[in-house]
Amino acid sequence: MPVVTLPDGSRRAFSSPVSVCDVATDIGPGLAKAALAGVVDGREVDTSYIIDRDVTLAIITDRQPEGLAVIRHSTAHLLAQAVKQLYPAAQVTIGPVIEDGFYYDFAYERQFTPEDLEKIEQRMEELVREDMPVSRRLMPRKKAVEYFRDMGEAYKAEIIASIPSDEDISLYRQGDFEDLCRGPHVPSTGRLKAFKLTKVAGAYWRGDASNEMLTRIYGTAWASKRELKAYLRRIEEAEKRDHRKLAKKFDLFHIQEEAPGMVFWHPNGWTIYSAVEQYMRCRQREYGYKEIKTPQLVDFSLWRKSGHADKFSDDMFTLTSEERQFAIKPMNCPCHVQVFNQGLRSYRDLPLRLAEFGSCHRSEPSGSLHGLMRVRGFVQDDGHIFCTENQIQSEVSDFMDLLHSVYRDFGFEEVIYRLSTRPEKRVGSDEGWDKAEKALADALDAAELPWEELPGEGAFYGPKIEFSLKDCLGRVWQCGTIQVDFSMPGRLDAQYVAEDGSRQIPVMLHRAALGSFERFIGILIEHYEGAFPTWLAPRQVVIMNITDRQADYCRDLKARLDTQQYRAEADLRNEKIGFKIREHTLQRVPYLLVIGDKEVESQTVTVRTRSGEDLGSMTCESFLQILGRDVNRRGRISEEKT
RNA sequence: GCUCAUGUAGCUCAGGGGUAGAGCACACCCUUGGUAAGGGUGAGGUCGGCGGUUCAAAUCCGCCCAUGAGCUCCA
Repeated sequence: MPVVTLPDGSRRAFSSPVSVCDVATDIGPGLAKAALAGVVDGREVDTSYIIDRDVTLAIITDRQPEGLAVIRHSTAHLLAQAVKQLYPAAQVTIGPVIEDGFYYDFAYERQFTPEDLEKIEQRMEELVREDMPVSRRLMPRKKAVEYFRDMGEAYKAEIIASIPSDEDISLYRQGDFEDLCRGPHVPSTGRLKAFKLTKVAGAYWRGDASNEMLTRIYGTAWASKRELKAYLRRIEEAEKRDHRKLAKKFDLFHIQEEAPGMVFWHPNGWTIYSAVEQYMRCRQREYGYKEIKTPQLVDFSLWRKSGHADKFSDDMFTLTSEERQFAIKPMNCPCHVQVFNQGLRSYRDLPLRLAEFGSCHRSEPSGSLHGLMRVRGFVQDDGHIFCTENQIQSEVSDFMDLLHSVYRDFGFEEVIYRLSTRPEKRVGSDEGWDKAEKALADALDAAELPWEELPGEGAFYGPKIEFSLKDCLGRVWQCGTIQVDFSMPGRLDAQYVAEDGSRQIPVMLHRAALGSFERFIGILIEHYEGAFPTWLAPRQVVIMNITDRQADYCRDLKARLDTQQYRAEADLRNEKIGFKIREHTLQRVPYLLVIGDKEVESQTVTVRTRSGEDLGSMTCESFLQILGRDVNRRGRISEEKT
């Protein structure tokens, strides 16, 4: 006599064992039709699952995220079935659910092509029309290994063999296709109505680059065609924002064959870069940093001493001159320690905050280069704080203040915090780690910030906090970081004289707010879709004449804006005003000044914004006031938080 | 680095074994026009690089480089 308790607390008693589907039918035929799976006592099960005891039950439909995951997982099986039918020699491996969809990896004599994808998708549609029931059965693990091995599915057999427990293995069958799977799955293939195969790619077996490469098919799946369409539109929107495309449109930078992974900044892009750099310089000075500059080329012995050569020598650009080996610096920290080491330091000098817009080069794998987001030559807004253990927490707190106000000035209000703690392989004493981890956690807690711990993800030399921000499309970008380092100061002989006259090794905090200028500007380009707030806009004002008669007045206006350090341009071309407005609006210039005879006569300007708003005519002074306020606001969304 | 795809004018792209095409941009001319494209004329390309096949290669084949999507990596 099972009694089923539903999420709303209501109970239903049944005289004999019932399936999840039966319970759904008992509640209502609509729910029965919508049911994709169930959660029985906290465990996800199929709708065919038989309830023979008292349980709690939640019915899963496509309204819940779990339901969507079931759909995606089942679509992955559908894909595998279609592939096996079309290419019987292909072996199945794994097919998990990922964000917005799923993938399935196959081992096949060749990689699949986009044309294959079309055929496979068609076959999937046919299989959906057949509306085959999906059924589950259990098999002892040993038997399952043999079963798949006999079918020629060596990879599946290997997966099962590597499952540690001796529990029975569940298999799911739909028509002629059967796959190892924990489930749950939709009751029948007809429930899969909105999917699309999106791309093919290679992927290593078990994610290990030393293994053979499989052929992977990615797909997306949704509860309805409408949601699928919305998703595809979202992807298109994101593509339109691609900073590499916008870089061409707005003439910001380029990258060319002769310097892969390195940026040629054009005047427009460099204007933005310089504005960001100048801003960071001011903010860091405000927070007690001393700016320094260190060499690009440093003898390889320093990298050996710092320990970087052991781990990263393949990724460093090196060169030989006069029989000495040098490396182009891949990071700034060892150089900052050299600056710290000049002269005898006292505890009174601590905390010592050194900052550098440090140009670094790393020989990143050719396949991983990606516009401004992953480059070989980049500049970090790097900084190193030399301090005592007792100063860690307050230094971290101060840095987070700086970081928050910086992010807000760039229009990012949402930050995600992750604390990575001690890995198995590490240096330093456990007491030191205890102290450092606690200092970081306390700093986060003191600021009442929500954070997630990533146990074991810290660097070998110390724990760290990573700061990620969310852009206007909700995409998450890791930018800032602050890391405690117990190792490098000692390795590189950093010392200070303590209060009691003893020599002590300082703790070193590595920190960056933006991460790299290149990547951060890439994020800004996509975040703003090229419509930079006025303080960053390469051209802030364009002054346009209607006829040649106003040319001199326009030139005077430009000169006036120039002397106030605004970025203004006069467009005196022999073009109609509509044409000029269109062009500069598309170029996202914040303010357009239209100058005709009227304006010259009244000594005014007529102002139009890039959003098409007409601010009307005003004196030059009034316009300068508007412009000044706009620039000073920077990219802040809400004024009260400044 | 690995897999697959791509590389044609400044940009976006079409074409394709027999002298290279469009739109926009550019130059010149006409037009001096009040809030998102006025008109005309013209110039512009070793079809990513190097080899091979062929009477003939931008086109077919091979290698290399770069880019794109993933994978791996990311101090």
